[in-house]
Amino acid sequence: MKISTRARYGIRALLDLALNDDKERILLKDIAQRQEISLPYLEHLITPLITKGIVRSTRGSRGGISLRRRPEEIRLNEVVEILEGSIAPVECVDDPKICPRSEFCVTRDLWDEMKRAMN
Amino acid sequence: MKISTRARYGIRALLDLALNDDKERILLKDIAQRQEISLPYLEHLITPLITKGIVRSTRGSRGGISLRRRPEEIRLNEVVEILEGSIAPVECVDDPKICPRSEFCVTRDLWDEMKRAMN
DNA sequence: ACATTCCTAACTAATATAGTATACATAATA
DNA sequence: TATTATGTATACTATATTAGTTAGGAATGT
Repeated sequence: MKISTRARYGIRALLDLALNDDKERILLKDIAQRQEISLPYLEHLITPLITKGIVRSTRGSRGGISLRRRPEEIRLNEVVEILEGSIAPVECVDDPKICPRSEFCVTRDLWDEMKRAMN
Repeated sequence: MKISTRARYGIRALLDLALNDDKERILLKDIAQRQEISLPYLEHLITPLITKGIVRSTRGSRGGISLRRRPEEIRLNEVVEILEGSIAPVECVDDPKICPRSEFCVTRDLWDEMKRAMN
């Protein structure tokens, strides 16, 4: 039940952005340095956050990134889902069809409850 | 954040035991068949549940397994911890020393809250 | 003695994750 | 328009984890 470093790093990066809210744009390079994440890896995992509308970016010289919404409007379960897929502890919670036991499976309710608690 | 099949199978097995509470002993073989888990794999994962006192076993002919406590006294977080280790989404929640950032890490509180919700 | 059942350890294969390498695209500005 | 500073995208590799098998051992009842 561990969360991936991908999601951990992503959330750290967002938090870094939130804390530096005053500046217009933040450089990936600086986040990488402050958060001790390799720049190529950070670039790698920030991409989906940009395409999904969590982060705004401008390229080129004097470019950088910033949050698209106010920090309090960003739900972390959304971020985790973007970075590592559904937070559901088992797949059948999101899609009962993938398991022939779903209909009569008594444990499934449990996992569903767990997903809600995590969210 | 997926749960391992190890833990899923283990919980299914325990539930099977709970539902067949009336019988004295249940055969691993039968659980394996009902739950569609390979017998060697089930034997494999039931072992820690025996040594940790969740399940009682007797070997040999007319042997079998049964729950040591009443079903309602078995907490599933305990079972998950036995089968796949701590339920904490990051290791630093259980042991801050493993990460030099723990002291000033703002995300750590989040993971701690998550662990509590999951439990 | 033998059949039946749980127990243990070692191994293998498959999958997922972390991280790097390489090349490209865009924007500011000299 | 060339240069520089950024972000964007794809493909690859190494490592770790997980799932599952194999093979045999130990205890118990008949």
